Amino acid sequence: MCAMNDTSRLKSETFKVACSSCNLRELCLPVGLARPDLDRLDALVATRRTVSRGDTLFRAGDEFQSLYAVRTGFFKTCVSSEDGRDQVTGFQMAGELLGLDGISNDRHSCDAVALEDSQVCVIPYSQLEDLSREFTDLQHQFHKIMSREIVRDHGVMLLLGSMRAEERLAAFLMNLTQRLQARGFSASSLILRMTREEIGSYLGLKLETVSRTFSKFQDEGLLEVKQRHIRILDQAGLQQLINGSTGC
Amino acid sequence: MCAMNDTSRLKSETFKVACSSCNLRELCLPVGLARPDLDRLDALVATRRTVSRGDTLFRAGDEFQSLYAVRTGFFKTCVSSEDGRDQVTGFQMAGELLGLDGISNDRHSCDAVALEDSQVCVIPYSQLEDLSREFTDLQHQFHKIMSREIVRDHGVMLLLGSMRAEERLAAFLMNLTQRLQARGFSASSLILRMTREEIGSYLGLKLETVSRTFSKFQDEGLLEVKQRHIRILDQAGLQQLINGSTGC
DNA sequence: CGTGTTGTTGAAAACAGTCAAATTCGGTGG
DNA sequence: CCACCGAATTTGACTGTTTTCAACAACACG
Repeated sequence: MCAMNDTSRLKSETFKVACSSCNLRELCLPVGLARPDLDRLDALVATRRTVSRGDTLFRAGDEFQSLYAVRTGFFKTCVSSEDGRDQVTGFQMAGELLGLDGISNDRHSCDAVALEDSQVCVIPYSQLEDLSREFTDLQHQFHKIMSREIVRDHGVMLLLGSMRAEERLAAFLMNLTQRLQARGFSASSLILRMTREEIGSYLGLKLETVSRTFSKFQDEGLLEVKQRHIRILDQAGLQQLINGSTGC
Repeated sequence: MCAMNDTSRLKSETFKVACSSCNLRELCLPVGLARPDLDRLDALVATRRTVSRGDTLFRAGDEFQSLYAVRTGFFKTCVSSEDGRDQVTGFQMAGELLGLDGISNDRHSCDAVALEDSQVCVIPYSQLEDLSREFTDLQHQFHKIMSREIVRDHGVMLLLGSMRAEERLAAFLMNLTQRLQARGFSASSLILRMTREEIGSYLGLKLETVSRTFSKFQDEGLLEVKQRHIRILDQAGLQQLINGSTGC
């Protein structure tokens, strides 16, 4: 129902939210680009797309044509195996790129699902390739973003491969708050956009374990947990959980 | 001691093993490139480097300058956290690329260690960027390789997040044999280049669990295990382990 | 103001981890 | 050539964490 209303809003924003004047430009694809590059990028990123909560931006198997930069809202990406196992591979917020997995095959290999009503900038991939042959800085920036995704994934492997439930949840919360803080939100208070099950899938835990661990953190005075409203009471304590337990 | 001897061998091979005539070209960076692109790539990949078993090709924190294509031998990559946790993030064999993590920061974020005496082709990154602005196919191929790495990482997350010990080891073995087979080796018999501990780190398990699981597979007639010599007796059985257990 | 979804909690079971000891293997030096 | 050494592997017994199953509570939505 808001898709209709949004059409006009979208149109009016098309000018306003060009990359060059987007308040996400320091977090998104345009990082570090100079004026001429930026102007060309503005031309490239002409269309936007609204995705309602619960809808998919793309699905595994869909033909790959574009990358998407989250403008507003919140996404998860999940892979699944033939036998029905599935795994949340990441949560994406404003300024983060979706769809890099699709380049390998010309097909997406994961689902991207909006966890709240969201808006993305559509970046036609073949045009991005064209443009990045012309502008060295854009090329370099794009490569950095892909590489950063690889490094991020390695961090998740470290988490999944070597941390216990409490450490995983603590690391997850610290990561979320850091990213929210970089976007101007509070460092100590947040609203989770995902269910316990989705957190569990991401962290390689069952939802009950996630719930129990939240409760434990609350009992220990690290957090205040009211369903999806989280207040961080002892950031240092959480950090210590991540670092401390192995090394004594 | 063999570094000295290798110098002459290296020199004599410099001509012979140009990408255009390399028997790995169907697995490596040159996949799908036409003649002119290939000739330029030959010029780019001029130097090689020998890495003895146990030595590092690069370490986390090292300045990033080049990518490396494995020519012969076998590597592992590991990340480690400040507090001393570490995690093997992958094993690389002939034709596979090392160092993509370094692009994000101009520093490597993991260690690459040779698990046997190895040789890599050195691909100076800034030159690769230059060349891939000129040759669309090379640019595209490079992007595909990075994207493929992201997809691979998502697969590892699925493994770490949703599989039990037996399933992980079965998946690991199937993956190894597939890759070995693509390189002309037997599909049913292999020699592991890594220790139980390294397998365990990759799979998020302790070395004892890896060892026990090997023994269990042997008892069940799936494998013949003699230290690092593995013979696969029941490929279908392994495959079933990966697919079957959840879905009944 | 119900109804279905999401979240919490408890008890028991399954799984992997820990600690410890024994064994095998590859390589080195006598 | 053989004996020995250290590293890697195997195996056993036990412990601890996480999962499973189940019931219940809280919340969001229509």
